[in-house]
Amino acid sequence: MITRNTDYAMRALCYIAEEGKDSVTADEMVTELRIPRPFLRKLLQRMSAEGILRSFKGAGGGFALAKKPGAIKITDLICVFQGTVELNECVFKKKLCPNRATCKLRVEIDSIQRDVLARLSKVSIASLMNPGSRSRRVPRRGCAA
Amino acid sequence: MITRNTDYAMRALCYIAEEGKDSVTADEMVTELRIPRPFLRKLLQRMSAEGILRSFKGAGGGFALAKKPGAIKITDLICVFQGTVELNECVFKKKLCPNRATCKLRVEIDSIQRDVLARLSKVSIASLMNPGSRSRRVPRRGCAA
DNA sequence: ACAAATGATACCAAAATGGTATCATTAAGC
DNA sequence: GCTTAATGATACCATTTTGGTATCATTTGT
Repeated sequence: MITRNTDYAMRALCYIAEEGKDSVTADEMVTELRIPRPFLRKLLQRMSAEGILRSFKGAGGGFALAKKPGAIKITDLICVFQGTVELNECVFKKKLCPNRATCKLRVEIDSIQRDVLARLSKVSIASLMNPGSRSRRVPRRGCAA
Repeated sequence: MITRNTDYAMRALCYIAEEGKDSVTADEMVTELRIPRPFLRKLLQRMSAEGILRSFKGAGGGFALAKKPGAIKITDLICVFQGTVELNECVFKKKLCPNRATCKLRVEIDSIQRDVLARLSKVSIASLMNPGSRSRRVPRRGCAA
């Protein structure tokens, strides 16, 4: 449902948002978030191409959010990294009902899926940011929950 | 989310329930439901092993539901074919939050997942059976929805 | 010019999924 | 008891998805 692509991407975006700097380099996030470097870079590049991030090349460059934290929703990332968030396709696997026999199941699943989508589309970077942003360091390890 | 395993299994179970016979052979379901024979047989065997179906070996044998249609829920099949339906594992992919940094995301996803599970656990064979069971033929093709 | 950064691309490995093949075992019916 | 119709058990395979790596080109600040 939520792949590592999406998970990593969310964390990177949250980090950028919390840091509050003009831009954050990939390397900084690699060390802070402990995500494999080439992998994270691929994700960042993809998000730049998709208009979620803005990138600055060259020395002193890095990445910044292209929108406000409240305007970047997890469904956007699911869409980018796991295909379009369409009714029958992306969130619930494709070809649910291969030869269209059990339609009642389809109706049920579609309904559930709509609810899931509605709820996911309310989860934004803003809603996931930890309080005390701006110049705050992300704790190296551990998690209350 | 719903794999073909689970989808096929549901349709086979519905067929058995609707047919209302003492037992139904795998071959009958293969031709009626158009599921690859060895694949369906594997699914049926698995469900027998899991106590969802009862099987009768030898000539005149076949499969019958081991429980009432209302007692076989789609979550049972998801559990069998896609792993346990646990809070963080099965339905939403494993290792959601690999190094436990973005806990808020976890909390959100867990909550959504609980809802999904609650709704899925209400979907049973009984709730998917088409009316006019007993001796009724499943239409070869087409689907209203 | 050089170094620090991203852009683009191509490749690879592991796991999940969907599917096949084979042989053993059991039971009914002549 | 033999044959035949059925399931049980296993092992294998192909494709797709996912997660990850590597390399080189390009841009930009000092």
